[in-house]
Amino acid sequence: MDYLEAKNKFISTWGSLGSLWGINKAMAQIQALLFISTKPLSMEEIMEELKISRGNTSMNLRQLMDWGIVTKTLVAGERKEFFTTEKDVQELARIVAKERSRREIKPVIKILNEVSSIKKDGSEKTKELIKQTRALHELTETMDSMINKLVDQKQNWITKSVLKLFK
Amino acid sequence: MDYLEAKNKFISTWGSLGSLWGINKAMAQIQALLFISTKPLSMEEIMEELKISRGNTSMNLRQLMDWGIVTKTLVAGERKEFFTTEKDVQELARIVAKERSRREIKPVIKILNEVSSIKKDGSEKTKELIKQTRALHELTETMDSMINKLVDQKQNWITKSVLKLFK
DNA sequence: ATAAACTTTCAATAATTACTGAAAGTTTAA
DNA sequence: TTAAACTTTCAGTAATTATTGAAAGTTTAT
Repeated sequence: MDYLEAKNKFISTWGSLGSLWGINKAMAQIQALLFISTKPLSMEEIMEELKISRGNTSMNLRQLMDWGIVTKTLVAGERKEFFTTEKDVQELARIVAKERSRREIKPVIKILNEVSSIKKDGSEKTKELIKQTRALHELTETMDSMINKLVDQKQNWITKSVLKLFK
Repeated sequence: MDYLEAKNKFISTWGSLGSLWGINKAMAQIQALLFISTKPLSMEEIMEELKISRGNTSMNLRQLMDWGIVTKTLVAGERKEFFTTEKDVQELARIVAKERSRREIKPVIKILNEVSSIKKDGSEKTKELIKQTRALHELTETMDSMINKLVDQKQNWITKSVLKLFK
């Protein structure tokens, strides 16, 4: 496998994996391209590499910037804008986890809390609804807080502290 | 908020959350319905409650069974099939984590490994591709194994062992 | 001020994904 | 063995989501 083949494989795999971490294909592919690039890329270069339209590139770059994963960079002597992505995977994971928590998990926790707080009416069904949504609420909240705490650790928590727990 | 309202809110919220854990809306809604039901439900009842077609119900129940989340139950004296879902949230989380690992994460790890193993050709770009995909490979593998180990713990690991690490 | 260089927006369209319903298939009871 | 009760399959259609491309918007240089 040569460079070009490997690059394409990486970009398309990471692209189709996008759904796993909650973003669309083009967005994931742009991030992948920037992630292995040795220099900032212009919109033109991104369009060219991925064969996508100007509009699509613009919209997805904007979303990546909203996520805080991609930033505009000025290149000396150039008028147009250039883009770079966070290169440290640890930091990348931290950002993604935080954003997903904020965007998706937190709102669900809120609703589970509301639903699990309806008042008892003595019926079996109501009791079950309360019991099960409460259990889900607890699980979701615990996992969310765990993930947030994990990714907050600046040092290499993964290989150091946590793994040995499960040796 | 009364029972009916709470039930509907729960089902629709859980349904739209489906994407977060990688399944479609109808699938998630069926699971939600079974999750708060006090008794096994027939296909007829599920169709009726969620206002979805027979075909859709059948296909999604099948998928839920493939995931190992839903099982057929025999009800005495009844000819038709009834369905139940795993009721323990902890066990549910375990199943989902394992399945997603198997279906989505493992294949990606394999590809990252392949890509990061291309041989150096001295160029800057190749060096960067290898470096970055290797970093991603390590992160993905570590997280995957962590999750699998976490969910393998039978006891209530979450609230007990792990959280206090991050106090 | 103006025009070239560049970016964003968004209505139209394409691609993807989900859903329906009826026909085909299966199981059970008599 | 047959027919009623039930489930599955799948071609067609609907709904959703992603993408294009050109017009409108913005910035910079002169």
